[in-house]
Amino acid sequence: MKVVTIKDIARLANVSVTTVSRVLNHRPDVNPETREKVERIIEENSFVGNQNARGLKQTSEVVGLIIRGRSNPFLNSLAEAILDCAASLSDFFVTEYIDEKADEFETALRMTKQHRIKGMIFVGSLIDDRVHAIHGLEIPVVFTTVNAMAASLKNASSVAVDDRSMGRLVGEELLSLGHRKIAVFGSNPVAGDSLAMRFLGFCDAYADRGLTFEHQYYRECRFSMEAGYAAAREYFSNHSDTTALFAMSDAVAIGAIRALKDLGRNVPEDVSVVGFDGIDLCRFTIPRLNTVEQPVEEIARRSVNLLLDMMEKGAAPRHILVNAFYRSRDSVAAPHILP
Amino acid sequence: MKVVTIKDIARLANVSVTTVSRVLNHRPDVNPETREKVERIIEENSFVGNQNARGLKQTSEVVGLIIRGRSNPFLNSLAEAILDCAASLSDFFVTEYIDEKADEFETALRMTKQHRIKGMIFVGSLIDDRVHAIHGLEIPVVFTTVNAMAASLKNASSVAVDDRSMGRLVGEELLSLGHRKIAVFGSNPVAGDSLAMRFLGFCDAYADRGLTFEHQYYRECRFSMEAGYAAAREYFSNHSDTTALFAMSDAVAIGAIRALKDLGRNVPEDVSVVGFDGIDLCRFTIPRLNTVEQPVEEIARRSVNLLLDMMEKGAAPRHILVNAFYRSRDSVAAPHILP
DNA sequence: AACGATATCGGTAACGTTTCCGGTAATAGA
DNA sequence: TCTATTACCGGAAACGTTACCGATATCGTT
Repeated sequence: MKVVTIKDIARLANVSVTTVSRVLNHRPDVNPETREKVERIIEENSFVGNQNARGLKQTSEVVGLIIRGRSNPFLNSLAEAILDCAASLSDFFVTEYIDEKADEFETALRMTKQHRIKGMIFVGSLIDDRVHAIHGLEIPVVFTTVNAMAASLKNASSVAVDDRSMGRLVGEELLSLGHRKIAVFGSNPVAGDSLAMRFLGFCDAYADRGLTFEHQYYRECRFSMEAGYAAAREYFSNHSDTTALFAMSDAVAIGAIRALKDLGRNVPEDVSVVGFDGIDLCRFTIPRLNTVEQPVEEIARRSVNLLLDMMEKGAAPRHILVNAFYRSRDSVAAPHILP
Repeated sequence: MKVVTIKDIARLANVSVTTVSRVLNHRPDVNPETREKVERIIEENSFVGNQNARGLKQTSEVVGLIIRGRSNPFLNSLAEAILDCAASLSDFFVTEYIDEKADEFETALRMTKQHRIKGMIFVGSLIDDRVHAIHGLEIPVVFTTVNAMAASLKNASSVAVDDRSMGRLVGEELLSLGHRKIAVFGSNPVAGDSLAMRFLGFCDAYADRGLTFEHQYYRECRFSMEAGYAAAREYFSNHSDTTALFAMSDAVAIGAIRALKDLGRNVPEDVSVVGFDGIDLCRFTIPRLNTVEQPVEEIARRSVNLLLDMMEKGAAPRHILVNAFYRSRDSVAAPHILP
């Protein structure tokens, strides 16, 4: 199978490969007539540049995308938005999914070497101690859905919702309805990360009313329906007086609602449930899920702009907080057993 | 940032680049001592081969993966299984997501040129008239979740569940419970594709009992919750006597259940619903969804084996039908309004 | 002792593209 | 008319890796 190369195009167009390359890269210094002729020949032969050869030159601006979890619909929609939004801006994207326990620094480093990547976006990453190793990458990176300010990495920007405010909003919503015994299902919070911030905000709402959140109402739980189910099953078997649940992910909330049903408790009549992220599914569950909707498009747009600024203009890292939106639906009600 | 290349390793190990390459590719003709030394140096410098340079050589066996729809959980889990299963077998995977309306031949052709791909797996593809263009690819391809036998492409294998049998099984299940007015939400069926087969099987079940399926009960519907919702909303507003629904995708079923609820009809008391695919979510919805579970791991394993056989041994295309499993849960019951 | 077989290794030419440097021709300015 | 500038283009060297071919050394055979 003969594949057509830039050399073939050059021969057919009676120009040098250099000129074809110039046309391909929209360089200004080529005669309009020549350009047109070359473009026609490219079109006729449906020539597509070989990405391997391009990538071999150290100059190409390939950017990497690391996504934690292929099955997470929220992260998937975010990744999709990023790719859409960068389609016209960057040369090429190489994306890689990693699982929950994978080390993102290791992955990033390997990708950098394997593909000569010049910038990286992390979708749904964790900020923990190991993240400081990102220093070693020496390429600009952007973290999404997590505020990396606290990590103070010199080559890392971040775009995230204002988790603390949103946590507070959820707390206020539930407290103002009269709930007092509220469970929180978070996951593995590290000082300064998104989850910790949401939780802090949630506690702020308590403090506003002179209340304090008691730790016995908190459960650690991975971000899956399965885990949400298991956590709720365990928790509500032992805490029958709890009237509300704040799940820090929609998947967890959906698993929990199912577990509550199996325990003979209805949502929202017996227990109110609030999720986080705002995945499509929330609009179709029974009951429809109250949740905090993350502005996926905005996060995507700002992330790629941030990365491009850093890559092309050498801009300094920035940490952007965007606004989220509390969406009220059918999974929250006042507790009918008043204290 | 200085990246270490095979040349650096060769220099540090006092061998030629050729020898390092041999070590990298596990060639037999290298002295064990030398091999060990080189491997040590590679390890010490955490050297990773440049994929671009590898891909530039026409010999590397890169395989492509085309997935229709990033947000489809079933296809995502299938893609994940394929990647897992091929991780050790192939040199490198390049995956690309396409949307509903994209032409898979165009995409495949571009990928082939752009990345010098030697084999391709389609995850969740459509078999329509255009697919014959895959001929032009001249590389072995495997279609998953669709039986490509009818298309009789000389370079294409396929792995799919026995759609016709499963369609029949669903039909039997519902008919034997006493349902007679059953809606079917499929999508855009082309002669010989998966959906058409499921539908044919469903009609078989009718025929077995001397009944015939009437076309007024059929609705076309894209594979999303949104579309399932809209279709159900329209359909059940006009067909209040229908007591069951066979949705050819779990997402459609879930959207439909929500629509039924909004119409004041409960599942399964008023309407029974059966889905297709067996995504995780089915176990957590209210009610839990009856569905046909596709054997994701088996489809994945057989697909990569098929492709590898074709790529390496030049094996002839084969079309494999695997067994699916009807999972009975809470969304199906006997109709309480008997005819 | 001469020979062939085998194990182990190195030099070099590709792969397809971009970039650097330089060259020619046309045009403008003096 | 001469020079300087500009527009446009081409040759050749890289990028990192692998494949091909050939070279040497060792060892067993006759």
